[in-house]
Amino acid sequence: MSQQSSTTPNGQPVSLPSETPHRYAAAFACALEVAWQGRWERDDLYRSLNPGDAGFDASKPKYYCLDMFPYPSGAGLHVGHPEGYTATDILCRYKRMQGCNVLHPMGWDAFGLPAEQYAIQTGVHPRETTRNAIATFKRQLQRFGFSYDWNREFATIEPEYYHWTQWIWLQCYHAYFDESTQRARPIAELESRLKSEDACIDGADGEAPVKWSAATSLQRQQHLDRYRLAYLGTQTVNWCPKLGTVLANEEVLNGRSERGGFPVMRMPLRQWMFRITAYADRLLADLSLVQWPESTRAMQAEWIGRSEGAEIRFAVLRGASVESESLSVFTTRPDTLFGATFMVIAPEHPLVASILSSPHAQTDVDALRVYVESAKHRSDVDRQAAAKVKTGVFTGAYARNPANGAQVPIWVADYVLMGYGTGAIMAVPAHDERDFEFAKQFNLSILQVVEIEGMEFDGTRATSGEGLATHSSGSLCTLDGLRTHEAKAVMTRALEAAGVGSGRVQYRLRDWLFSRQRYWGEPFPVVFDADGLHHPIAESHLPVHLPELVDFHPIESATPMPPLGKAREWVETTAGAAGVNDLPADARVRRETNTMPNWAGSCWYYLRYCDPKNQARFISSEAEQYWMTSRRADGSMHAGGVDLYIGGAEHAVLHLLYARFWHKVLFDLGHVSTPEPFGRLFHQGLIQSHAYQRPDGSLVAIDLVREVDGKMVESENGAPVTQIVAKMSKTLKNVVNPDDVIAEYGADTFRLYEMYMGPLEAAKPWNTRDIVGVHRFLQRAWRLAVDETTGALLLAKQEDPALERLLHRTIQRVGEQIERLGFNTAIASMIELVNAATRPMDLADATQGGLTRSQLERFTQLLAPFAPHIAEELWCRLGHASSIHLTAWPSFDAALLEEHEVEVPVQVRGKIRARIMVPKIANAQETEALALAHASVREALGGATPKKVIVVPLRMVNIVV
RNA sequence: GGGCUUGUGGCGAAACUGGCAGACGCAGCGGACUUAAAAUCCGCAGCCCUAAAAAGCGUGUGGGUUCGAUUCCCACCAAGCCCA
Repeated sequence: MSQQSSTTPNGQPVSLPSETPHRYAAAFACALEVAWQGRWERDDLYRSLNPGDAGFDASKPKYYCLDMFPYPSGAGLHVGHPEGYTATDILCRYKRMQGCNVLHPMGWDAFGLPAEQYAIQTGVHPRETTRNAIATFKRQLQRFGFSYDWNREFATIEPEYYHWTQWIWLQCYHAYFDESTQRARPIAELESRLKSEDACIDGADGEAPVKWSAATSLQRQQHLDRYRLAYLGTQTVNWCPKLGTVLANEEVLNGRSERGGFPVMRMPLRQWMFRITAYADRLLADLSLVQWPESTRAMQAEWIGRSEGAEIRFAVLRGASVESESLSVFTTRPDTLFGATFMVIAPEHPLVASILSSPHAQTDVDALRVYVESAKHRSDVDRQAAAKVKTGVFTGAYARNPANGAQVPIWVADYVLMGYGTGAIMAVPAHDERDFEFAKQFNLSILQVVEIEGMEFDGTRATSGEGLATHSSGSLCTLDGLRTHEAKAVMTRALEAAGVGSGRVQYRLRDWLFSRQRYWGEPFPVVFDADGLHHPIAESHLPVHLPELVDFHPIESATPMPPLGKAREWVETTAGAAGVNDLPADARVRRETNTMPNWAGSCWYYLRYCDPKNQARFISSEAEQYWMTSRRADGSMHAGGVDLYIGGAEHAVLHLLYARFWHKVLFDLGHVSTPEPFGRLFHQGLIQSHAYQRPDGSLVAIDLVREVDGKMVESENGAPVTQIVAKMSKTLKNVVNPDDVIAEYGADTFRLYEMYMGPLEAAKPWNTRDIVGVHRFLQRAWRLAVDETTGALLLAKQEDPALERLLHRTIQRVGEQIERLGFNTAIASMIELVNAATRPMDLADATQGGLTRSQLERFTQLLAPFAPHIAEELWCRLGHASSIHLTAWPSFDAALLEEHEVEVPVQVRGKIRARIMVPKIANAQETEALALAHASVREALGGATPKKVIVVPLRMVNIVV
């Protein structure tokens, strides 16, 4: 074989040991891909212009298409990443060809735990680790030929970016939620009102209320902290000793950390919080404004967890006399109050401490103390997992049931969590399973108060559900015979009239814990003075730079100690140096040493892409208005600015809820103009892999299996195994590396394969064997246009009318299917076209068969969004000097697609007996006549008279006998 | 335990509002080209029965609505996700 050399039009020499040097094989594809990627980069082909930029065309509609930006890990890109990224790239290229001004950016979510943990182990600064990971990711992404506007790239760790993350946090710090208008307002307004009215504010813990003018700074600050959207609050937090940090509720799954799966304890701690609960109603209601997957909206609604019920106050008794103390509970079933035969409080409930310090007559102080201590050391997973056997201790105290005056015992049990509701429940054992088990365990009385149809209450198990109230009359009210919803209303009114309770809406959503005891995160722009009062840093002094550290180890101690505490010179500073305006410049202050969680940067990155280099503002108002607002066809505005947001379903609650919250605050404060950030959301499905399973269900890695006589067996012992679909994992040795696949087939083939696997939203198993199919499609398309031996362009002289018609139909289909994100079927349509146009092998004359120049050009344009490199190369060889990606999407002639005759199936007794050709203009009678005249139909009828003939014009004839 | 989603050839899948089930691809089979192979080109191909056809059976299982159901309804089974 001779060694031949060739060049691509870009001057890249390609050496091919082949008789077909111009064949579209891996090395050839890779060479032309890399060449075109370089050319596109030099030409800055995918730069998108903002209003005000030279050359900006205001007449073009905008299209903002966003990928969830990746967290760059050292391991590099996974095959899952390019799935969504290819989908958006196809759509963006298509939209550009449709004449849209497309914003398609990419950046890096770069603060976070893995880099910091690596730093703890190795001493390598997280900045280094992160920089390397970003370089790897970017190199890999660019190799796919994605049409990102890299001019807009940024990472969340850059001071120029976190400057504005801190700024947004300050906006929240300086704002409160005005209940009357249900929106955020500057807290200065609240402060001046309190001042001008000289309002009474609550004193600190249990002290009498004081006038604003007479209040201390601490009292004023604590009062305002009860309103700020970003506030310092004491909360029972999720403390994860193993990770050395506290976690948000959303980061805790079944009492374990979402990352790492370590046990999480509950302890009270003073932390920066976001008052996201103030927005619970709007976050819930506005889900109806966005075009999101139903399942994701359901998950958010569930997470917000709105429930209507009542808060009821039980008086706590000492002997026969009523104490000043009362115990509040929230219940969704106030109608069952008569059945509340005992109460349960969480071990962390303040009443427990109060009882311990002044025990009641029946209090077993030692037992109570031991129980509370042990509960402290149990994680939520243990507390809730042991569902079978309940533990608990009687506190010795009793409460009075406000419905009937009954004395009910108050118990402590760890199945009640301080973090939920009020940390106390009224137990209605007859109608709640857990209360029932507890009552059985400790021999507490059980009283049926609801009769549920079809469920006899026999005392062996709780009956839950709605029904008719029974055994429910007392001094407060009478519910007997009322349906549950009526009984709830009557009881709630009675509680309100008696002043012992009120109707209330409760949310499962908690305020968002925003402090982390980590190094690798955004510092808070806030300091503390000698009295412990917090002071914001002036906007002019932003950003607060993250100080250098050498030792990243967490400081081990009983209470969480942030590593930033080690940067002594940074922490201990003066008001003047830090940029605090409301203190004397020489006042000693301590910086906040907690940092923001990983979520902070991703809460607003979609805004920054619109105007990434702006030094004066987080986003200019012109850029925000242009990219984030758009009109629907009917002229109304979209609720959200990003036209399409594609990313994994694993972010259904966390990131997507947090970002919506920040966006709404910015909206209220007038910084953005849409109520929602992401108008349309789409989740790409997980790319899975294969593994093998033994009969006992255990899994076998793919490298421990071989094929014998067409059956898969374990290499070691020949035992049969079955192939199953499994997640990609290192242990199963089934992880696919995108670099390897590109080296073997090229990026265009990779892109096409992932899109052809199945519907974008579906989970799909990776099947290396199938890749060759789409590769062969590209080879065929190439061969249609280029002689593999000489490299000469092959063009048909004569246009085949049937092919022309098929091309028009393909243009129509591919366009429709791209709009629907149906990329798999779009590709199938293109394969059909290429198959139809392929020249038979015995056709020696290349000017016969195949596609004409015009047809080839239009087909290449269809292919361009999917396989941009090969399309660009063919376009270039067709003699075009400028890029195919700047051309207009081809149009089709609907008239050409009109068929004159349609094949219509004819059913007799539900079975298809014939297919008839029917003129398109035929009406039902004519179609029926044609069907009945058909020989096969007559034979199937066998002389019987049809009872009824159903004709669906141009689709179907069904003859009922 | 509750909720949501998904079950279609040997495999990945298609079928837009109920109207020809299995487009397209992989794997497979046959043929052409070749000394031969690879590559390429042309065909076949749900299952069952059959020499071939016809008939029969077919969209997880069982029922229902309908002239007609992969599609709508009910129950069940299995897998996945979410909440307990």
